[in-house]
Amino acid sequence: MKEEKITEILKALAHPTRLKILELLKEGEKCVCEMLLPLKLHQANVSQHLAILKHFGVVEVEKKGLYVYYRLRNPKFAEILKALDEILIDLLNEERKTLLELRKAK
Amino acid sequence: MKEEKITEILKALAHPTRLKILELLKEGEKCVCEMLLPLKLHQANVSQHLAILKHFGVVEVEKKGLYVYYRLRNPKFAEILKALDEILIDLLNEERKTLLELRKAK
DNA sequence: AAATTATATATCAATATTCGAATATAGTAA
DNA sequence: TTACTATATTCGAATATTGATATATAATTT
Repeated sequence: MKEEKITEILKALAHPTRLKILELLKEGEKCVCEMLLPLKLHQANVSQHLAILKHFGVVEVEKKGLYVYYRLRNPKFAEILKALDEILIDLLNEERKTLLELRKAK
Repeated sequence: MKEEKITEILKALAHPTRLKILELLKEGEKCVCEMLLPLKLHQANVSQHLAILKHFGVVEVEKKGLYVYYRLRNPKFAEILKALDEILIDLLNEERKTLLELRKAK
């Protein structure tokens, strides 16, 4: 069923570390060692998250010598991240607006 | 942190039942009783899922007499669902292509 | 071949999510 | 008020996800 597949993809995205990884990959492909500093996490943990993203088709992998490069498998993932950012901004704006109206109505 | 908020939204989306609910709401607002038949689930369970979607800002609610109407809070959620559908289609096409190439290379 | 470097995997305890069952609430009708 | 209908909430057991630790693999350099 379509919903089950999409659920798997969404679960793959739904983790702070994995979102940060995808933000990094939006700029272009990166090897694991390049992600360690910005993520400030143990290498094993980063590899665990990358394995999940790979397993559910979010990223693809290319080995070059000792390094393993990851990149987004579909540019539409970047669009989804952008839409989510915008939704967050909209939510904050609505909250701000509601607060102002409450104050005016006092 | 931004990633934590987006993770919460993604977790709210990441469930087959909740995706089906959002597909229904893409057509327009619906009361709970209108969703029961297409979802084929117990009312209590549907309400649980709706509570999660509401809590994380995915849907909004309007009570009209005895009925409670739900609708998408932001049309960008519909865009995200559409992008996910397209990603699924792309994945299936790539798989098909890889299979064909494997067969040709035998 | 041994040492080094980059990356991956297995295990496990802590934590989170799930659904069903039972119960509660709230509006409407009799 | 009582009965009825639509919806929400609470609880608990089953299951899934998490991060840390330890270990494994694989390419490169010495």
